[in-house]
Amino acid sequence: MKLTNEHAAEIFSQLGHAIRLCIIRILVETGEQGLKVGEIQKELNIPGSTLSHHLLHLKNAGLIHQYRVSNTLVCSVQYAKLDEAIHYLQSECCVRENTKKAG
Amino acid sequence: MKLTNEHAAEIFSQLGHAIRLCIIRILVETGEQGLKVGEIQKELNIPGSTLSHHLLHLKNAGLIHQYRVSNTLVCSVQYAKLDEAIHYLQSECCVRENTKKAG
DNA sequence: ATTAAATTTCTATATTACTAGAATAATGGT
DNA sequence: ACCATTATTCTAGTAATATAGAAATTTAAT
Repeated sequence: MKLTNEHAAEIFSQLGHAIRLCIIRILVETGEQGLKVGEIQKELNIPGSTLSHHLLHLKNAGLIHQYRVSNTLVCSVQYAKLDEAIHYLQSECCVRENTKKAG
Repeated sequence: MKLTNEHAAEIFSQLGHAIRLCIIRILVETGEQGLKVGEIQKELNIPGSTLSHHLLHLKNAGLIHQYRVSNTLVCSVQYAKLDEAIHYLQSECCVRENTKKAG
């Protein structure tokens, strides 16, 4: 459950790209029902192959989930992984901030 | 105060590297008084030029601050920027998570 | 079987990032 | 002035990532 340094770096590096961050935001707005790849593409207006590449990255990092509905592929955000990223920053990187507030 | 998409991506991309994430963690452990570049180098055991390069990245992203004490350069983490990153993830990327909990 | 739609994979190119040795700059002591 | 220490900048080689057109794959409909 707790992220290793390497794993956290991998997640942040995937979030560290404007297009991928956009994808995450769009999927968060959409919610749990998810969004088809084609609809993400319409919003972003980028070539399919480029989008596909970024989606693969996000999937490999565990940040999104994909399932097929006949012809189309539906993507949804994996909140658990985002939470892990948030908790990593809060616990590993902001210890001093907490003690500062406490003391 | 609120991060743009591009700015957030830039911060995450800087956090998205194992060495830089280590530097941040070391500086967080150290606290506000900061740590000399040479001491960071001892902990990481990497060439100075490599470290210097990563520190420059972190500084440009606003994640660390540096000040000179005679011969040495002291680095400290910029908690405000880390907070911005956390808040970005919480507010921009976990809206649905919040409403899920609420409803 | 043919066609259409959705998406990926292949392929190539371009761009950016990482690494680290060598040279340089800045500071302080003798 | 000279030397030692600290850290950066220069330089270059290597590796990783991004982009996107073209071809291929998957699924369904006729």
